[in-house]
Amino acid sequence: MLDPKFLRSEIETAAERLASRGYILDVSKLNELEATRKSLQVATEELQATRNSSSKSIGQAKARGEDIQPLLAQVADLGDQLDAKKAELAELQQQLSDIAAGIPNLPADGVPVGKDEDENVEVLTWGEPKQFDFEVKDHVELGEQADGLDFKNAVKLSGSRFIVMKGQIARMHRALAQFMLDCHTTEHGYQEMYVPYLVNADSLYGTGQLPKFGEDLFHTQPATEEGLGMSLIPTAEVPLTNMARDTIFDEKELPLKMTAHTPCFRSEAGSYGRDTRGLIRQHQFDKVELVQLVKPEDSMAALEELTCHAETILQKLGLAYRKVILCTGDMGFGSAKTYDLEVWLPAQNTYREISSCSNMQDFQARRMQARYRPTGAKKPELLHTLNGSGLAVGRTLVAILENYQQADGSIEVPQALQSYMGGLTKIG
RNA sequence: GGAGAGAUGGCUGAGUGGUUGAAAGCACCGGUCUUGAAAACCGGCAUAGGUUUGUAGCCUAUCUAGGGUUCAAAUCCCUAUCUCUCCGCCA
Repeated sequence: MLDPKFLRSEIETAAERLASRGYILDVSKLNELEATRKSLQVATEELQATRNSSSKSIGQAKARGEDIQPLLAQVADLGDQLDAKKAELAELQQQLSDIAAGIPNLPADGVPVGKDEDENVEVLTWGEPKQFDFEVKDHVELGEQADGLDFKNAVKLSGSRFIVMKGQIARMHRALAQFMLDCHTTEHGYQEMYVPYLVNADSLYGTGQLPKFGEDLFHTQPATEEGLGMSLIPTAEVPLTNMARDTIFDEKELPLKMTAHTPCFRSEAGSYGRDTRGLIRQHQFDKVELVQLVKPEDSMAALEELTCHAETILQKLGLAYRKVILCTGDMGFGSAKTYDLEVWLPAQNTYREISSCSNMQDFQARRMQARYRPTGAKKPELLHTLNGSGLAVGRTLVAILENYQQADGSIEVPQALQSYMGGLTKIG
């Protein structure tokens, strides 16, 4: 959510910057609603003030033993007037907050302006795309040959976009998550967290999945008629970031760096037909997530740092990748600036996203009321939130299968992973 | 799943439907005193919104949350959530 005061006082600036990411702000409608709101709110509060003082004098009169009937008659219709105004105001405010909740974050200065992913800008590449002197197989073929990826049983159990892993492939999948967690906790200073995989609607609102993107999630059946029920997390960003909801931190507690390995659940609504083959796009996948809560002045540096932490994993695994900065049109709803890391996939002969690292600035913090008290300051201030994948485990497995494949279809185990797999150097 | 108890400001904890945004204590901040500290004493000490040039003033809202009764609700009624105790079940 944007700062409502900023939105009111500098609506033209806001509209301009939002337009750069393809969001059209209806300025005249908003101005009109805002003007109505202002007069309505003032009128309502005046009525309330009248009622309060009347009630007070009735109380005083009664205490003195006077006849209060005439006073009661005076305020007879005040209640109805007030109710009407209140209802009108509530409806208008609901309208305004619905609009506010649906406005994406402002792009940070320096983010390239563009329409879609084609206009993202490459920042750097690391490593050389691997050359093979035989015809490469994709991870589906490799996984099935090693008897480690079982798509047939996954379909039987759940349907498409699920996977059953077996044997050494399942073990490598587990090893990857362990390796990533260990690296982030012992080398990068993150605290390991274990979090719920089912969260409530408030949490989803806090990080921005609701109200706009509910259809991307899996929702459990409501336990009660009116209850929204709980939803499966689409990313550990939701539980990790929401730890700060309705909290005021001491300045010295920041930065707070958290990491968690969780499954992630996404309905992938709207991506029918995309990446239907293989592990790239699943309804359920594992991810090691990085989240930082920082002071506002530190958040841009923190984004660079957090992205490097994700890159470290790729480097340790010897996987070639490139780093791109997303253009305004390709950024996520709540992000002010995002780097994507894309790993080289030989079978697709291209780079594919394996991590996305974003600085949300105060966008989520405002929704969550996540604040800190600067030492000496009276008022608490909104903190900044950042998150990034470090990394998506399933896609990392894909990258390893494809990049470390041998001519006979076996898979070399990357050096960094061997100690996590009992010294195993080769699969299949 | 069954039975009961509870939820008040940073914490503890009063509160008979009517100057209660809320006693008191603790904590915290400032001052007096002191060589300094402690003690004592004095004063201050919630959040959000609106209005406004204003971190001034004024107004509004907030005693878990949402409804209701009333001229007036922390206080009465209903619902939800959470916490605690006991029983049952369970990894």
